Amino acid sequence: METQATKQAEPGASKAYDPSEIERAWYQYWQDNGFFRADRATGKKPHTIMMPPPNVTGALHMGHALQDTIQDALTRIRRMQGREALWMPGKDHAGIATQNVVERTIKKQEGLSRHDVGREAFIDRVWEWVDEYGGRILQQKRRLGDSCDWDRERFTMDERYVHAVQRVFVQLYEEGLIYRGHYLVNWCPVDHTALSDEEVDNVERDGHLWYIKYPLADDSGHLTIATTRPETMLGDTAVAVHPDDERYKHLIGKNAILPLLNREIPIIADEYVKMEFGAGALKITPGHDKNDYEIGKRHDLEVLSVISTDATINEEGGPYAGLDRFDAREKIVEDLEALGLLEKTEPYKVSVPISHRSKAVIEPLLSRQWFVEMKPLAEPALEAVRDGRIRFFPKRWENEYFRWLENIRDWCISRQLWWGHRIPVWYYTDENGEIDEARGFVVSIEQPEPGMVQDNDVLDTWFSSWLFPFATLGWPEKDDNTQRDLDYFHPTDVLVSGYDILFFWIARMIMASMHFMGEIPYRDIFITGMIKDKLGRWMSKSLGNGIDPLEMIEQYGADAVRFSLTVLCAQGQDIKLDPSRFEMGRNFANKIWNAFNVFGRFVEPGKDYRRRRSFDELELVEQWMLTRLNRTIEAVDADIERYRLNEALTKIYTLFWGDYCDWYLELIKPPYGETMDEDTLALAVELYETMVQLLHPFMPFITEALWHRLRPRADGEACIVSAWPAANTAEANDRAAATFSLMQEMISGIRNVKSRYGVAPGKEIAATINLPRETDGLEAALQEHAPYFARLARVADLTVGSGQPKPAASASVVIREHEVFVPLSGMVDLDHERERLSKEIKQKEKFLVGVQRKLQNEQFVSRAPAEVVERERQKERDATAELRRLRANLEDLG
RNA sequence: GGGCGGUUAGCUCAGUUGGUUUAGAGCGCCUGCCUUACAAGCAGGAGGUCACUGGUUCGAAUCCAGUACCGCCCACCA
Repeated sequence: METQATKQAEPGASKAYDPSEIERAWYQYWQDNGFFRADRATGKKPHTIMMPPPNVTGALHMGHALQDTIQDALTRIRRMQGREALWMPGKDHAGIATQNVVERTIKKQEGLSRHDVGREAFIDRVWEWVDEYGGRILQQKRRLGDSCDWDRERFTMDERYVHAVQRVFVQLYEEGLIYRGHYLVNWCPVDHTALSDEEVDNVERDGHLWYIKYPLADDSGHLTIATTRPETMLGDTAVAVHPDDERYKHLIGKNAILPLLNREIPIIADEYVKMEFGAGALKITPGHDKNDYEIGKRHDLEVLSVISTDATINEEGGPYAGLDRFDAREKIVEDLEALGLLEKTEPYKVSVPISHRSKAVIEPLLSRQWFVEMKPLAEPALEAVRDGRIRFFPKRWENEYFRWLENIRDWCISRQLWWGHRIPVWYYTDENGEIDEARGFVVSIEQPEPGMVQDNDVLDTWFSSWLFPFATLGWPEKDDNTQRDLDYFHPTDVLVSGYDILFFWIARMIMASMHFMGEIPYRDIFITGMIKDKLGRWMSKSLGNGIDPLEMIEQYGADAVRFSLTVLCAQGQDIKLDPSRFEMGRNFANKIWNAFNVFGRFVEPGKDYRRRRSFDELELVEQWMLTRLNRTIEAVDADIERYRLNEALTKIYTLFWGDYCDWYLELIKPPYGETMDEDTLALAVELYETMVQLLHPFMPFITEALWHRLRPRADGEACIVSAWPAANTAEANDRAAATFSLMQEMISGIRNVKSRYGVAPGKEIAATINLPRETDGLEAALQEHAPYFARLARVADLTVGSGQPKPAASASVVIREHEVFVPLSGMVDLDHERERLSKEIKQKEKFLVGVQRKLQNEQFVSRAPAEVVERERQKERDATAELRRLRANLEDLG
């Protein structure tokens, strides 16, 4: 195949791994071979992940990169494990966000507002925009290596999806769970729409508490109220005091005069009023405050709206009409002061409601909107988590979930926007074509009868996304194909998302699936931490502290970005990210790439190297390496089941770099000019191949490229669809591994000595290993593996035996009960050696005392598990032997 | 006002059911190496009373209680 040449670009001129070509070519290869497609016809056990659909307006950010990396790793692991793995991609129409973007574009290019353009034409323009730019983010995701089934890509405004949304609305209405109501809602004066409670953030700000005198109608004095929002007094319809308040009891039932407007308003008693707060009297503005609204209902007060949808004072505000609410506030305070009615002003921390999206201050406004009654939906969703059908990772997010659902309030779903799912409600019209509210409405997907007009409003974006897990699979279509797909892939297996949309999306999806499908949407929920900048701040455009994943991919490679993100993603902790963190991934990719060359240069093209030796016939280092590999696979599998991908990947990293490269490859590497024998080569290939597979879900590009360099592969025989390595415990020998580990310690000790005395690492030296006694097999093993010492510590002359005397003028290394002597004629610094040995003895003594104290404690010996006690005994024996050796060596120095 | 998370090496962070942890990694630092896989590297090294106080336990970075600081979420006190 032609691309093979580019895909297999040799390191050549540069020794460093260059990801750019490889990443592009191999993504193409996967796509061309249809490896991302999931098909129920295979009959395999399915594994489904629904991608949280990014906004069509969005550009790829680090949060996507992190979550996609995790989702892709999980998808690739399951695919390799033989599951029919579906990762379903999609995009969200994102009502307000998209409308704003297109609005701004038109304003900039043509100077027109959306009202100038007109609703229908505007929506056409949004569609044009979506067609042109809306898919960008999904293109960007391909750069990350996302192995989604792109053929199934869905958009929340697709025809079928729209149908699902309407169907849901109608059903909920028919069930009595959707109603139309006239209530105080969160109004955003910038976006000119109602919002749900979840879309409002409460922000604490410095404000004031103004004490205002309200004269009594009978001229007998005044009552002082305290408020943080004086402009709302224009809408006051009462003043409330506590019924038990001795100061004001006599005033209850009388009237006060509302200053500035000189309206008479009643003085009422309500237990809501806190006597000790402010002056003990509360102005009541049912039209602009939720609490006041409730009080107003109790006392049957008039609800006056004095602020209009653009946040200016309306005609009810008399002289203040037309002023912005904040200008009106200033003016009112000034006027009150001039009238002598401002008693005092105190600085005060106020909680200001802010639109999540526009950041504008929310105004509670009386408005007719559509609501979903949530309590009946919440119950089954709570139950599904309570009884463990759905599990949170980490578990602590359950609490947040419970708390929200247990206190859930009705959901305002209508939005006064143009872009979105039009509400399937129809109104009668009068002879002028105007909506005739008095005749009621009909809830229906289709126009019920000619002349009826559809509700102008659209639905909250989340009212479509909460259907994502099943609407994307074709619900509510009933044809055979769709139904079977839905049955096969739903419920999905795991949802990967950040905690920022726990309420917006995750909880609501569970409610929707429980209600409409009668089953959970997913078994597990993996909540990731959020990506912050290196100072721990949210990344934002305004701060300019964002890190662009595409730039990072450009600079470090997608595999590197994925590697670093995965390793950094621990247990739902937020990640403070700095671009330098990607160096870790880049360096590792480079290491992987270069390690191949150690044996790869001996691979004859087209030859398939297979191991012929059984485990027992292998070299010690090979047995050790296989043991390490199989033990690691076991641990990695366990980590994956608990979604501890960072731990799994760290283990593979250590295995590859710390074991395979640093020890195994160093030992099997043939001397200069020689070649590698076929048996050695076969195992090197096998080990490397297995690690390539283990790494593939995390670093798919480089591993796929190397996979094809390792062996001749049949068409379609790709790493991405290869079988996930099984831990072969039959090929693990912990005793052999321990023997090798001892040699590692000895070699490190010798290297240490050489380094300490400034002996060049390459200089050949002699060494003597003194064993405390005839240790069965160990002496022979060490003698047999003298080449290991030669290779790794340049020990040209190794003597091994029990009772070996310490050669003259030698430095010593004590490892447990064993001694290693390194003769260094004329170079040994006795003072230095003494100092070092003393220090080591001190450390060891301290340790031994600790161990002995434990063992002398009868409680410990009797209560601790036998194996733990035995382990301590072993520690004591080792430490004692080591101390004896160390002391002897010190004495020997005189 | 409630709830949750964090506090471990100079920096950024891992650390699973309490015991093979004499607490690890990456970066940074010190020493020596361009040793034909890799200087994006190799070898060696320094560096930590695991925030603080108490408790449980034979045994605590890990469990419990409290304290301090940092961060987040929720809540109608004007």
